[in-house]
Amino acid sequence: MQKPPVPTKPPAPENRGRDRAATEAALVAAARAVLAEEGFVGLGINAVARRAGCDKQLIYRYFGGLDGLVDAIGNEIGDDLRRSLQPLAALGQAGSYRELVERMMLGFLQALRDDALMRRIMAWEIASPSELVQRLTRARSKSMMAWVAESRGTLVPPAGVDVAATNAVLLAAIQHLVLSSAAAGQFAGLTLTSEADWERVRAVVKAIVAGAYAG
Amino acid sequence: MQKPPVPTKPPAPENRGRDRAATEAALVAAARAVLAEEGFVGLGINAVARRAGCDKQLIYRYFGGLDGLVDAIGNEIGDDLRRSLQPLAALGQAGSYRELVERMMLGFLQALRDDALMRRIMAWEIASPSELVQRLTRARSKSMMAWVAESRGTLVPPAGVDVAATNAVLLAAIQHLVLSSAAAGQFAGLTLTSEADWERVRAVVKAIVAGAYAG
DNA sequence: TGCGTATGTCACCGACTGGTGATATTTCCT
DNA sequence: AGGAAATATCACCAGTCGGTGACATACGCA
Repeated sequence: MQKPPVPTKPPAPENRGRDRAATEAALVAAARAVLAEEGFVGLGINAVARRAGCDKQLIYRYFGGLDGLVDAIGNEIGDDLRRSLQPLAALGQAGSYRELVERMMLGFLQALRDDALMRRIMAWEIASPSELVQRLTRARSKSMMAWVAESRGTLVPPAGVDVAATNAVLLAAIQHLVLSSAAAGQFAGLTLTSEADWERVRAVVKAIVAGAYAG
Repeated sequence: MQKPPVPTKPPAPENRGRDRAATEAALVAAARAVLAEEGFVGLGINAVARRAGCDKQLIYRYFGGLDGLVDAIGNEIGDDLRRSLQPLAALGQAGSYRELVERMMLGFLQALRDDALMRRIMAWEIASPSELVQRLTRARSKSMMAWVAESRGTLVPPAGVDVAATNAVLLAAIQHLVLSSAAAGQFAGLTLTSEADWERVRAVVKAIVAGAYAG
C-alpha cells in the first residue's frame, strides 16, 4: 500500500508559513499566555512550543533557549507597563505630593488587578528568585522608576518623611493584597472579591497616605 | 559464587531500624527541610524520600501520599507558630489598642524573618493556590486568629476605624517585604539586607499604626 | 519453635521534561 | 534552471517524575 500523499497535518492551528518574524512573535505570545494562565511552574520549552503550535527547536534557534524567550517578554512588558501607567500620570497634574502618591498607589492597585501576567511575574519573583526572573524584574522596575520620576514633576515631599520606606510599605501592601486576592480571594480574614472589599482597602490606603504626607 | 552476607547497605545514613514512629517523624522532618530549602517547586515524593533516606513507598503507606504528609506538616506548624508567638503576647499587657497592634506587627515581622519554612509556605500560597497548600494555610491562620484573640484581652479599638482592613494592609506589607527581602534582598528600590533597613521599615509601621489608632 | 504481620527495599511502569542531530521543505538569489 | 540558505518538523536521547506490585527481612505473639 502506498503511503497517503497528504502528510496528515490537519492539526496545524494557523498557516503561518515560513515567516520568521511572525513565528518569533507567536512564540513570545505563547510564552506570555502560558505564564499568565499556568504560572511559572508550567512555563517550559515543551509547553510554550505546544501552545505556539510549532516545534520547540525553533525556541532554541531563534531565542537560544527559554532564557532568551523570557528576555523577549521582558522587553514587551516594559512597554506594556509604560503604556498602562502613562494615562494615570497624565490625568491632570496633582496639586500636592500627598495627592500624587495617592493617585499613584490607587492607580498601581487597579493596574495590577487588571494584569494577570504581571501578577504571575511578581509571584514568581517571590517564590523562586532565579536569574531568569530577575531579568524580568529589572525590566519592570525600570519602567516603574521612570513612571514615578516622570509623574513627580516639581512636587517635593514634606521634610522629615522617609519617602522610600513609606512608599515601599504601601506598594508592598497593595501588591500582596492583589496577589492574595487572585490566589485565594482573601487575606488575613479579609475577603477580597467584591468591589466593596477593595473600596475598604482604598480607604485605608488613602488614610495612610494622608497621615504620612500630611502638610 | 555465593552472594556476600553483607547486603551492601553502607549508604544507610542512620540505622533507624524498624521503628514506624521514628520513620514517620523522619519523613515529616525531611519534607519540612525540603520545603524550607528548595521551596514548594522541589517538594516531591522522590525528593522527600531521598532526603529522609528511605523508600518513597513508605510515604504512601504511612501518609497515603504527599497530601497526607503535608497535612502532618500543617499540624506541626500550628504548634510551632503558637510557641513562637506566645511570648510576644505575654510580654506584659499593652496599655492601649495602638500599643497592642504595634507590638503584634513588629513581633510578626521578626517571627517571619526568623522562619524560613513559614516564608516558603506563604510564597506557596501566593504562587499556586492548590488544595494542598490551602490546608497549610488554614492551620496557620487558625493559630494566628487564636493568638490575636488571646492577645487582645479587654482592649477595644477606637470607633470609626476599619480594623480588619487596616490590619490586613499592615500585615500584607510586612509579609511582602519579608518575602521580597528573602528572595531578592530588596523591594521597590529599597534594600532590605541590613538591620538599619529594617529599622526604617519598623519606623514606618509604627507611624502608620500611630496614625490609624490615634486616640 | 513457627507463623503472621509489620516494616523496609527493589524493580519496574508510563508519562513527561529539556535538549540535539538529522531531515524535509520552502524561499531567494545568481 | 540550479543550488545555497533559511525555515520548519521529526525522531530520538537520557533523566526525572509519581505511582505500584512484588519481594526481603525482622519483630512479636501463640
